[in-house]
Amino acid sequence: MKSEKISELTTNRLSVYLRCLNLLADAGIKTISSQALADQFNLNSAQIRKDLAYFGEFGTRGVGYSVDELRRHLTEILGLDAPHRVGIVGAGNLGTALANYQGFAASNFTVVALFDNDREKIGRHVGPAQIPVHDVRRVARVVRDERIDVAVIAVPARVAQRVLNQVMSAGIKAVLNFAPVRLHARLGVKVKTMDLTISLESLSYYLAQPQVQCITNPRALLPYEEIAPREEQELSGK
Amino acid sequence: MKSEKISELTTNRLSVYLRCLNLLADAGIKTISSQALADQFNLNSAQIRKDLAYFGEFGTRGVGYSVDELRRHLTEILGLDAPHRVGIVGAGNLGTALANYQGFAASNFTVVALFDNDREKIGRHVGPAQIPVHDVRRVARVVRDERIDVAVIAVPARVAQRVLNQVMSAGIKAVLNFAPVRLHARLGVKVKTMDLTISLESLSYYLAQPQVQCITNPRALLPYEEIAPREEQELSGK
DNA sequence: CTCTGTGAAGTCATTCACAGCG
DNA sequence: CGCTGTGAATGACTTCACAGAG
Repeated sequence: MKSEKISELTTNRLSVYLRCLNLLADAGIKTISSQALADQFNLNSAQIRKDLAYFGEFGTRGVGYSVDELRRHLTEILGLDAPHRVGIVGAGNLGTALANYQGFAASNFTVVALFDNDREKIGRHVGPAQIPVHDVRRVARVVRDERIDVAVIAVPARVAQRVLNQVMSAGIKAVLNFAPVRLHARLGVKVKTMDLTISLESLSYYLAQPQVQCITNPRALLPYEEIAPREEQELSGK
Repeated sequence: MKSEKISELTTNRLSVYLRCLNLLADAGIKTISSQALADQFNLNSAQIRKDLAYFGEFGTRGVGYSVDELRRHLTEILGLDAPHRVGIVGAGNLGTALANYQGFAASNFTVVALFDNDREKIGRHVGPAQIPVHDVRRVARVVRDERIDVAVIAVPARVAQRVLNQVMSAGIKAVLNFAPVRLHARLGVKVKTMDLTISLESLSYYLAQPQVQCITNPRALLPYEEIAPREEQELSGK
C-alpha cells in the first residue's frame, strides 16, 4: 500500500469491481481470485491486483479475495457507506427522468430536490417520491437545509456555467454535469461531465470509417439469440 | 498526415474542437491559431495541432486555421455531414427524455423510433415529434424499414445484453448504452457506455478523500457571480 | 517573425513476470 | 502448489521544442 495519487481510471475500475463482486455475492460465491474475476468479467488480473494494492492488502496468497470482505472494503474506499444527498438543477425531461431513476439508491444516493426557474414547475412535486421543485434562486438555502452534497446539472449548455457557479457558491463540492460544455470549476470542486454529444459524435466517426469491414450479411456469423425478451422494462422501473 | 489508428481520445477531442469552432463562428471569428484556441478553451495547442495533423494539413503557417474551413473538415471527419437515424430501446423515463432531447439534431441525429415490451406503451406516440413506440420484438423489421443505424439502450442492466444482442442481430453497428453494465459486442459493432453509476461513485470517492482540503467558508475566495439566472430552461427546451 | 506540423522527450497507464507468502 | 503483491518492461498519450513554410 502506497499513498500516491490514485488515478481516476483506477477509481472507475473500483466501481466496476464492486459491481462484479455484488453479482458474485448474489450467486453465493464466497471467494474469488483475481484471475477468475478477470476471466469472468473480461478484465485484466494484474490490473485488478494493482488497483486493489493501492489501498491495502486485501487478498490471501494461494487463495484469493473474500468476496464479502472485498465488497466492504471497496464500499468504504468509494465512500458509499455514507449516504449522499443529491439536488438536480433543471426540471426538464432529463432532470425529472433522473429524479425518478432508481439506480441512485444502489450507490447510497438520494435525490432530495429539483431546481428550475420556470414558475409553472416551481412548487410542484415530481414522481412517486414527490421530490419538490424549488426556485433555482434558492439553491444556497435548500442546499443547506437539505444537506445536499452532490449537484446534478441538467440545464442547457448556455446556462450550465452559471448554474455551476451558483452551486459552487452554495458550497457543493461534487457535480455531475449533463450539459455539453467544458465547465470551469474552482479548486476543490469536482465536476464529472457526461457528454452525450461527444459520445454520439464518436459513434458517428466510427460509422464513417470505411476501414472497419462490416460483414454485409449480418446473420452470417451471429452467435446470439434473437428471441424476444420477456421482462424488459423501462430504466426507471428496475 | 498518417494513416495510423486514431485513438478515441483524439476523436473525442475533435468533437470538442468542433464545438469551440462553432462558438467562434457565431462570434464572427474567421481565423484562429492553435494557441488562441487553446487559451480560450483551455486546451493544449500542441495537442490540437497533433490531433488535426492526423487527418491533413488544414492550417496556414504564420496565420492559423480558417474557422469555417476547419469546421467543414471536422464535420466531415466525424461523419456529421451524413444524417443518422436513431432507435431508442426502452420507453421509460430515460428513453422518453432522450427521445425529446433537442441536442441530437445539432449533430445530425434524428430519433425515429422507440421500443418497449410494455403493451401499455406500444403503439403510442411520444413527445412533440410524435415518435412511435414499437414492440421490441419488431426491432429487426423497424430498423430495416426506418433505416436506423444507431441504437440507444435505455433499459435496466439486467436485460441490456439481451437487447444489445437483438440490435446487433438487426445489423446495427453503433450503440449508445445507458445501462450500468459492461456489454459484450461482436467485432465490428461499437458500443459506447454512459455509466451513471461509475460517475456517481467517482464523485463519492472524491468526497470521501480527506486530503483535498476544502476551504471551510465557501465564500472566502469565490470569484463568481451569485445572481439569479434569467433564462434557465430544461434540457429539452434548448 | 508567426504559427504549423512533427520528431523527440517526457509522463502516465497497462501488462508482464516472478519472488515469496500461505 | 496457487495466488498475491510488485518491480520492471512495455505501450499509450501528452507535451516540448524546433525546423521550416508563409
